[in-house]
Amino acid sequence: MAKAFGPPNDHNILLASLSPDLRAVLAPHLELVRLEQRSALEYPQEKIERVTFPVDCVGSMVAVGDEGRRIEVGLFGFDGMSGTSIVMGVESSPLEVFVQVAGDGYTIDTEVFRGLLDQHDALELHFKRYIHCLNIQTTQTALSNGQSKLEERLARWLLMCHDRVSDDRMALTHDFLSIMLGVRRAGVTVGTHILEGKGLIRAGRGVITILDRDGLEAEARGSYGVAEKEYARLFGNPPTD
Amino acid sequence: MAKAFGPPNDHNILLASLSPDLRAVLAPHLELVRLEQRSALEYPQEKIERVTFPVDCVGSMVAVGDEGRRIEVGLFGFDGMSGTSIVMGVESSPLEVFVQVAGDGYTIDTEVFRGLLDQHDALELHFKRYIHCLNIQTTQTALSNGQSKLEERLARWLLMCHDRVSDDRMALTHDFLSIMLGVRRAGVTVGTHILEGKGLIRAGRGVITILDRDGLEAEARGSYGVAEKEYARLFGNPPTD
DNA sequence: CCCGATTTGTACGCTTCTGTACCTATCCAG
DNA sequence: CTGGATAGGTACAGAAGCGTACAAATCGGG
Repeated sequence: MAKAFGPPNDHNILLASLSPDLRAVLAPHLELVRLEQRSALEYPQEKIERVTFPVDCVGSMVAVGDEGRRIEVGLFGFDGMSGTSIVMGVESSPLEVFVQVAGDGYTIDTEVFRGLLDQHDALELHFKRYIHCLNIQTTQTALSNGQSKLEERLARWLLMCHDRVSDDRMALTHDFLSIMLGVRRAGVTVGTHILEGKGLIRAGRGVITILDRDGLEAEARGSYGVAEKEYARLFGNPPTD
Repeated sequence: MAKAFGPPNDHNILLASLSPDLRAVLAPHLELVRLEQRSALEYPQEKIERVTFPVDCVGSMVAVGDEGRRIEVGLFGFDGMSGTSIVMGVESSPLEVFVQVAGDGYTIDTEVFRGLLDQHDALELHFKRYIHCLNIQTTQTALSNGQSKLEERLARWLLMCHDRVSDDRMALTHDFLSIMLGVRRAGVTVGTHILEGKGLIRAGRGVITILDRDGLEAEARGSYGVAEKEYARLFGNPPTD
């Protein structure tokens, strides 16, 4: 299977898939900004100030537990948005949301966004349907966390990340991956070796290159695909370039 | 901490927490039905026909993967509802939803429900905020699946179930729990012995009795509580009886 | 070009959980 | 009261991942 999201990422396809009139409603309020790595898009339990639509950056939603436990529960790029709680009519959430891969994104003030959603039901519908897909992604993460081996989860994560960037080369350290997957750093090293040994990826210092998507999907053994199909079903399968 | 949901469960508190006028909007369309154990409330990828608000039954949302992999990703009782995708503007989802503990519940036809939501924004807001809580629950499940030991996950699950039934005695088999948690049946047996050994529960054939909620919460080591606090925050902390 | 910082490779013993198997206890229908 | 079905207890070897530790490789700034 090709990437879940087809087009080159010079825009946010969640915004692009809006009807022209709805896009026109949002457009005047969107501001294109640069988002640096590690910058926070949402703080747990704190009022969400802005909603962000990535263009070529990638964001992570992380659940935080006691004793420093943390694990990624959502990944989004030019397919999605931050600040989903706002669409749900809630002003904050217990999750941490931050920029994982730096890049540009459109942002809009929360109050303005909320106001526009209230005025245009079709606009709200569009984002609700995206959030549904994101929730499915989280359920698949829960499934994967409980039932898959480290390499499988790693393969799934790499595929999901690859879907959201324009390059086959991705800047990722083992340490970072270990946090996302909630495993040991040394475990990621072993995992990457397994995938590398099968010729699915190539790993360098701070860089992982995807060599064989289909192979990675097979390696993920069903833990990749469900959420992606749901997105394709609801937002249309973009032309495979 | 006492149960997350205070009042005796002779009604659905998600419905009960609606304003009187909104309740009046829904009431004429609700039908009280008996829901037997194992009956399906939603089939994966199939159109959702009815939306259900449990009164004294409990429902499970299960993510299904390849090779028979499955794991529970959502639990709801008189605090919630089935058919959440409908609120999100989507007519089906990849999840399986079924009745885990038999009992009564109010149901409403999907089309009628969708129509009422469209007419009453405040009604939709109410359910969106519930779905937000349910999503947080799923994120905590993902965290727990990835980072907690079997007994901890078991303790968390028992607490969540206990929140949603009126009795300290719960009809649960090890086999059933093993499916919900996505672990071995024999593993559940060992887990229950650990909790029993600490005096937190008592286990009989097909029955588990909660003896010490606070002890179970300590045992769950932070994996219980986040979702419950979010619900309390948004729907008000019910009077602790 | 060198030095400290970052990143990766690897090892070891240990915990947790698995797959499988088999036995016992309990229940219920006839 | 009996026989089959259901539920629970236990055991064992092995896989998977952990915590920890330390060394090697690589990078970037001075």
